[in-house]
Amino acid sequence: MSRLEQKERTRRRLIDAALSLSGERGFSALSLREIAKASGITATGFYRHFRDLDELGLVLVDEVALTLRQLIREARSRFNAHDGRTKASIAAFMDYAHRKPHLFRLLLGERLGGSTAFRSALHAEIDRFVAELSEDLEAQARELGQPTDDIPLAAEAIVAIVFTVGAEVLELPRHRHAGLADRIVKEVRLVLKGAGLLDTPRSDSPRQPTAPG
Amino acid sequence: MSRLEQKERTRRRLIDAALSLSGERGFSALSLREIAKASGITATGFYRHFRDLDELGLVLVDEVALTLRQLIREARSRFNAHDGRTKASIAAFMDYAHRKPHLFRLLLGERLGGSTAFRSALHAEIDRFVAELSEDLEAQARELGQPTDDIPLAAEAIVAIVFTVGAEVLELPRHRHAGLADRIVKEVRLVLKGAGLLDTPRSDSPRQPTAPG
DNA sequence: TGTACATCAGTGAACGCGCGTTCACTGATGTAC
DNA sequence: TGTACATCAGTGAACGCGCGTTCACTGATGTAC
Repeated sequence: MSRLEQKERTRRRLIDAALSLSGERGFSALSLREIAKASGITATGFYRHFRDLDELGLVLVDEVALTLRQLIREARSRFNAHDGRTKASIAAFMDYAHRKPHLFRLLLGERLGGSTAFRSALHAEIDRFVAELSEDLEAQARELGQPTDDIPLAAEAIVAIVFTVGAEVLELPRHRHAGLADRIVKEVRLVLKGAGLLDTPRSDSPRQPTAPG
Repeated sequence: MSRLEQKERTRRRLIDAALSLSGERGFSALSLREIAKASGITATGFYRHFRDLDELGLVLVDEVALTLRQLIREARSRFNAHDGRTKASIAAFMDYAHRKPHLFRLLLGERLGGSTAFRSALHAEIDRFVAELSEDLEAQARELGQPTDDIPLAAEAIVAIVFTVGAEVLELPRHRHAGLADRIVKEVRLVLKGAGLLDTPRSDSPRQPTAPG
């Protein structure tokens, strides 16, 4: 293995160790030595990869941002599937939360708990998420002749619900994930219905109030 | 001042210092010495009041719980006022968040970030909050002949919205609080409307879709 | 009211520990010829 | 291909510091007579 490959491996181990450890007490409670040890190198070796813990923190935020964007893209690509768009999007979210639990724990946990820099970086990502959801809902609404007035509010409310209630997926055993997803879907539909974005003559897919879509 | 009064004063200072300091980096990142110093006593004096930091933490959770219950009671007592019930309840929430910012920062920040014990204690309080909101909505719905099927879901969604979006009050300058409250009220009404709990023939107070109530 | 003793909130020194950071180093990988 | 030198990821000792916790203590408040 080349020296560059080896270095990249170690860097990856540092990032993963920080993510994993931050799940229990939050990133701000971690120590450099602790992360280095968990990665199998000495504390001094850490400095070959990052200037300090803050720099590692920024990399973690970038990873969260990247994952969120992948999530949005995937949710969008499922819009035209035969399944309902809401159900498909929530399923995409749950998949990601389940596949990358450490990243989601960081996102959800440090949203208010971490340092100011951390917090504002995560907030910016969530705002971006809300904006993209707004765009999608608006495009869909125009197409279907639905009212668009409440869409920004609806998007904000939906993201609040999905992130807050969805956070429970991290603490629940696997066999209860489906039930949780179902609850989130129903709650999101309450918002969509309240904003007049559901149950219009033309619909993107066959759907009853709660069951199939 | 009696010895008991003096001791109580110091205890109070320790609690308030912990609350205040936990706002920046979260409670789990605080040190005993730091809290003692901010309270004007030596580190060893801390032990006259609490066995360790965890015991202080439990007291903080109790304070959060107490404040939440006061908040619920106040929101309930405003239900019959001439103002709309939603607007009144959100106003109560914003008042409390503004009056006890440190407690709300703790509640919102440690919901996912803190230790397991901390987290589950806060979760229990929020669940209680959801349950009481459900009861209130159900009583109201029965009285007005509204459907009650979606009430548990609506209550969970509403609390998610109020706590998530409401958390912004802690970062916003005072003159923007009213605008934020307005946004939350509108978002909550989307949920209520979606659940059929708004705009029925008989209403508890005069109200149009968004403006006055 | 005055005196003698008890209580106990808060003190300050001391401990061993993990922390972040520095430094000179080692030895495997990479490169030039 | 073989040799001689350069690079640099990771090491290990050392530093000063703040940590949680212990201990014997002090001196103001409280109590008994």
